[in-house]
Amino acid sequence: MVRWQPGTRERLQEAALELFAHRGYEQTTATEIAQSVGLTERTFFRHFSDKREVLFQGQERLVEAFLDGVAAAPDGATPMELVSAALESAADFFPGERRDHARLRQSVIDQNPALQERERHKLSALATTVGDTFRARGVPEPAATLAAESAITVFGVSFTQWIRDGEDRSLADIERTVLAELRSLAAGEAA
Amino acid sequence: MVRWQPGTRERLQEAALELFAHRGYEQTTATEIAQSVGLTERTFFRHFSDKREVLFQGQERLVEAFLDGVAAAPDGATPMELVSAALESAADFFPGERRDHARLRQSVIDQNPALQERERHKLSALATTVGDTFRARGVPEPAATLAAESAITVFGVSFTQWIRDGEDRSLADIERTVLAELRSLAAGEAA
DNA sequence: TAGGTGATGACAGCCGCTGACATGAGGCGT
DNA sequence: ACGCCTCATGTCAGCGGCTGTCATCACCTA
Repeated sequence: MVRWQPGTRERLQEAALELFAHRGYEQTTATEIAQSVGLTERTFFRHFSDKREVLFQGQERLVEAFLDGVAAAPDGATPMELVSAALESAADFFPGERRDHARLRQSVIDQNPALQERERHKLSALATTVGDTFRARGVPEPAATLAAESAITVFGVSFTQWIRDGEDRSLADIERTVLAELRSLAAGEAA
Repeated sequence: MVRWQPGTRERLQEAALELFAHRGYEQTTATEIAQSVGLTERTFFRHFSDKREVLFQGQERLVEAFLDGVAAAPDGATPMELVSAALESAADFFPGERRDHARLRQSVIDQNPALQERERHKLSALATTVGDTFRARGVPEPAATLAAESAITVFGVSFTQWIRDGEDRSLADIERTVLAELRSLAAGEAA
């Protein structure tokens, strides 16, 4: 008999998503999530800094995908080329198999303002990090911040479209379309 | 003798800002804020849906400024012209006299992640609302959302610059500069 | 003068979250 | 084989955010 099972964090995350989806975020207590996998509330809060984090922890790899994309871009790339490279790399993070899981997760987030706040915060932190790498590559302000925020905006819009009912294009395809739209918008073209 | 003083909400907001700035957000309890103006915690939470809101309530007029700007734009304006009109109108909301107050308030927000989350959420809601009016004026998706998010991004970057130490340009001036930068970025110009 | 209105107070209680300390299985050195 | 150390977990007490419920009582209105 082992004293504790491995993968505690992941089991808690799975259980939490299921309970949130089934019963609602606010109607589910941290104690219930913990007990559903045989643990106590105290252990839950040792793994996650707060109740919302159980849905968000583990996105470091997405951040890395963005940064890797930027790092892979050739020297002398324009800011927009860096944005494009980051988006392409980020898209790899969401293959078709993840679409259903992403839909479920997003439906939970969309139903609770507190979770939406956290999501925005994470995206915002991502934009800040991407902006840092742009600056590290010599992009001056305010271009670096604008480019990074634009990258995240395009990502967000594209992701929302990617999980829409009936959508079957890849995230990368959608991103290219949305980015092109942003370009023509900024160029002042009429709607 | 009046039973209650008028302006309860405003007194609570002033007291809260002062306490937060002086002692820190987390170190200040809702009870303390309420008591500092002669009220109880219960009354505090009748005026504000949660502790953070005491710093954010009353921004409806900023939202209106954005929307009024859009409404004032001529028929047939391009999305970028709508963005420009919204930004110009929003800038009126922050005359030079408000700069110091904005600085104090922002310094409090910048020191607490929970407050940053709320701020992002408000900006995000603003982007959504602006996007709605763009759509109502016939801008299709995803251009409407992209334009609205870009407007908020430019506003955010400009506002941050506006309250920087030593900055003395008007918010409207800064916004024009930042918006121009975004245009040339999207046009693919090198940094 | 009676009754209605509406902001506030009082109180109990849930839940998120934390610090402090105890427990016990597995690994490791001797 | 023995004892020690590590470290994820459990237990417990407690604070603060937030809510529902009911009472209070100045002011207004008929």
